[in-house]
Amino acid sequence: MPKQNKTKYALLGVLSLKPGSGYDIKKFCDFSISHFWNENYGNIYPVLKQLEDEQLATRTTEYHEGRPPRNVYFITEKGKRELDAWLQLPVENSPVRSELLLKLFFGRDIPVANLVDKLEKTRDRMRAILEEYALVEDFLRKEYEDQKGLHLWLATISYGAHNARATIDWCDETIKSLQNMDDKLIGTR
Amino acid sequence: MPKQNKTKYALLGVLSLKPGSGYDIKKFCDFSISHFWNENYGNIYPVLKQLEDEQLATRTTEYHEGRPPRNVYFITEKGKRELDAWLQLPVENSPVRSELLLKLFFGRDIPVANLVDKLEKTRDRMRAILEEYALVEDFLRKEYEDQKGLHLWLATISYGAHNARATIDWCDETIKSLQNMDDKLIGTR
DNA sequence: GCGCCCATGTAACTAGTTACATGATTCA
DNA sequence: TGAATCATGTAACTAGTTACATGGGCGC
Repeated sequence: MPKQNKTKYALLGVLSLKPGSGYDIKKFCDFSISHFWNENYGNIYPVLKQLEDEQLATRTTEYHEGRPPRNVYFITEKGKRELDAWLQLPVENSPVRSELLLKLFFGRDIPVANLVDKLEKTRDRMRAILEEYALVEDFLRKEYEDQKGLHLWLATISYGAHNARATIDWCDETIKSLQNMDDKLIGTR
Repeated sequence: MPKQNKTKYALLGVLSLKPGSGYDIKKFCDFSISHFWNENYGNIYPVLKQLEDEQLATRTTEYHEGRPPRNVYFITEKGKRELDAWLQLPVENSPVRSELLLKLFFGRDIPVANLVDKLEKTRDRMRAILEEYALVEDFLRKEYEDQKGLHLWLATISYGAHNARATIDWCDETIKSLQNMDDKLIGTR
C-alpha cells in the first residue's frame, strides 16, 4: 500500500454513505466530521477526478434549469473494497502541533495576563464546542435513530467531548497556578 | 504580520533558552517539546539560514579535531523582540485531523474486533505516554528546579496528561459499548 | 440592491516529509 | 564488526491552503 492521500479515503467514506457532488461532500464534512477532519474544495475536486480515473467512483452530470450542473459521484464496488481495506489498516499517527503549547512553553518572559487570556480563550472555545456537541448529538439521535453506524458517529463526538472537558479542566488549573505564582511574586516585591 | 512559518518561532524559542546548532536544536525538540511539536532536519537547517539572513540569529562555526564542524546559532536582540511579539499574538488554531476517528466514523462495516484493536492500541499508547510524562516531570523538577519557566514546561506536560487520561477513558468506554453491541447482535442471531 | 446559496474548478503557493549523501568516532 | 552518535545539508516529493474566476437564483 503506497503512501497515501487520506483525503481520498475520506471522500470514499462519505460517498459510501450516499452519492453526492463535491459541494455535497464539503457540506457533509463541515457538518459531520469537521471536529476531527476538514476538507476544502481545492482538495476535494481534484481528488474526485482521481477517484473516477481509478474507477473507485463513477460520475454522472445532472442538469437543472437555472442551476449550475452538478457532477454527482457514486462509489463503485472497487471503491468500496479499497475503502474497506484502508479502514482495516492500523491507524497511522500523524504528528501533532499545538501553537498554544508552543507559546506557553516559551512564554516565561511574556506577561502572565497574556498567557491567562490565551488559556481563557481556549477554555471558552472548548465550552462552546461542548455545547455544539450536545446539539449535534441530539440531532443525530433523532434523525438517524436507526442508522447502522450511529453509535460510531456518537463515539467520535464522545471523543471530542472527553478531550474538550480535559482541556477545560487543564485551563482552569493552569490559570489558577499562573495567577498564584504571580501573586506570590507581587508579595515579595 | 505575514502568514508565517511557525518553525521559525519554534527555533527562536529554543535559541532563546540557549545557543546551539541545528543538531542541538533537534535533540532539544525531541526531548522537550516532542509531545506537542516536532521538527525535522529538512526543515531546521534551511530555517536557521533564514534566521541568519533576517538577522534574527548570528552564526559562528566551531572546529574540533576529528569532528564535523558545528554551526552554532545565537539569538539576536532583534530575534528576541520578534519571538516576544509572536508569543503575545493570539493563538491560531490549526485544523485537526484524526485518522483514528475517521476510521471509526466510517467503520460500521468492518469487524468490531478490528475497531476494538485500534482502540486498545490507542489506549496502550496513551498509557505509555503517561508513564513517560511522569519520568520527564520528575527529571525536570530535579534538573531545572530553579529555572524560571519550569512551571510552564510542567503545564505543557499536564496538558498532555489530561488529554491522555481523557483518551484512555474514552477508549475504555467505547470498547465496552462496541462489545456490548456485538454481544446483543450475536444474541439475536 | 446586497449578500448568501448553489456549484465547479484551477493556479499559485506554503508547509512539511523523506530520502539521499557524507564520514569520522565511540561503544558494545 | 556493526550500530549509534555527531553533524550538515539538498533535492525531490507529498500534502494542504488560499485566492481567484464565474454566474444565476433567492430572500430580506
